[in-house]
Amino acid sequence: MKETESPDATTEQKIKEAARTVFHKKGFAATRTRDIAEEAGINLALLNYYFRSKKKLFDIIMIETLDIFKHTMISIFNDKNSSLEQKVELIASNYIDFITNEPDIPMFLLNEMRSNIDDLMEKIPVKPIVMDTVFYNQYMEAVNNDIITEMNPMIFLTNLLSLIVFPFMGKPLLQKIDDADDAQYEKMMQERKKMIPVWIKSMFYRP
Amino acid sequence: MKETESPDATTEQKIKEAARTVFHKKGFAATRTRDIAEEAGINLALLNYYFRSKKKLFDIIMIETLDIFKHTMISIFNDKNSSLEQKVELIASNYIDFITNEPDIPMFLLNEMRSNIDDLMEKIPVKPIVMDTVFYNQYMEAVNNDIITEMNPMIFLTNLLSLIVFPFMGKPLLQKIDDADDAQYEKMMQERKKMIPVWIKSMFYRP
DNA sequence: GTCTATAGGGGGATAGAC
DNA sequence: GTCTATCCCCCTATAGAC
Repeated sequence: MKETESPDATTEQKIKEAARTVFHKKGFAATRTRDIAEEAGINLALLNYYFRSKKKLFDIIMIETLDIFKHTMISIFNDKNSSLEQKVELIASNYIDFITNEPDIPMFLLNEMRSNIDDLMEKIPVKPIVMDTVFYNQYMEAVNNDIITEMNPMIFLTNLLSLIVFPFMGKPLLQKIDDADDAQYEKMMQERKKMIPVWIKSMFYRP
Repeated sequence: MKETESPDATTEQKIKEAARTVFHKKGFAATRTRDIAEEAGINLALLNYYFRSKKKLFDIIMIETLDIFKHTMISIFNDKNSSLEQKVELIASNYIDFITNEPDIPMFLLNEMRSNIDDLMEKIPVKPIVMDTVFYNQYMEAVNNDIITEMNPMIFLTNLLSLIVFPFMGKPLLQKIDDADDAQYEKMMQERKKMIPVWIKSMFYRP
């Protein structure tokens, strides 16, 4: 029973919320179904009653977590009313807010992907999500107009995601180096919302 | 029994090599001592004979893995014969080579750190390793001489590490987006050795 | 739907022969 | 030191009462 619990939710919802929390934090292998039951404030047997097995419950959580990412990406990458520069601001701002609220998700996804890539990628066709987008077309146009110096959009995207995501994944290490408490660290992340677009511009835009 | 095996090594060494490989790839929770025994080509009982328990063996591997990182950092950060710009090149080049050979280590370390930060940080005092260094002094001097625009060395270091490490951790995802095979992906990493110092310069150095 | 009790199996660890 | 056989606990999953 924890702060994540919604007392008036259905049992099924409570179990899923708890599973989300625990799986995200500890990963599949380190999670015990007992942890989930306790977190949900229900009996262990109910977990199997509703979801049949640990693996089936995990798969549901994984799909839903991937879907959140997918939809966030699709909506930002396909916004027709924003310029390329504005999209970079949107991506930085939205993902930093998102990961601040769900700090375990990046490690969870990339860690579980290590073992089950092909499984997962069947369900989420990630290439068209990035390549068949307004973002991609705008990027190529900027390259053709000599506004951007890097021809390969993957390099651009890799660096953008690196600057956004890595500071969250490396937090346990970076925080110790800097002697920062959680509030200071979050403030640093908030400041990165403004700085990342500036940095990206100095890296890739012709001066 | 695998390509990592050294046939003429002592049994103890073979078990440690195998444990390294399997723990790095799957993490503590997902690793079975039987996996390690099989990888080492020895009997399961020998693992306990030499190392008493799975946890004790894991702790040894973890300490050794952290030590590799520590020594690499210390030696680069304290080189008196290299300028700050050269250090950035060295860090990018050495770490990209290192992680190319040991691609599981970043995920392994950061993932296991999530649960056991304080445990580990007692053993590796990471702050002085970065702060009491030639690198730090050179950075501060560059700030005072108005060569560098960002006053906080942590921001500089965070971005540098992000650009180096994240592409490895995000490989399962990024590789799918780009439809790249392993050879292409490694080539991309090699090119980043040259590009990262250039990018860092455009982000932080006064033009 | 929700509980208690328990079956069933996997995995860490050990006993004991060689 | 190295093996086979086995113990035993913990964890997933189910049976069955309510």
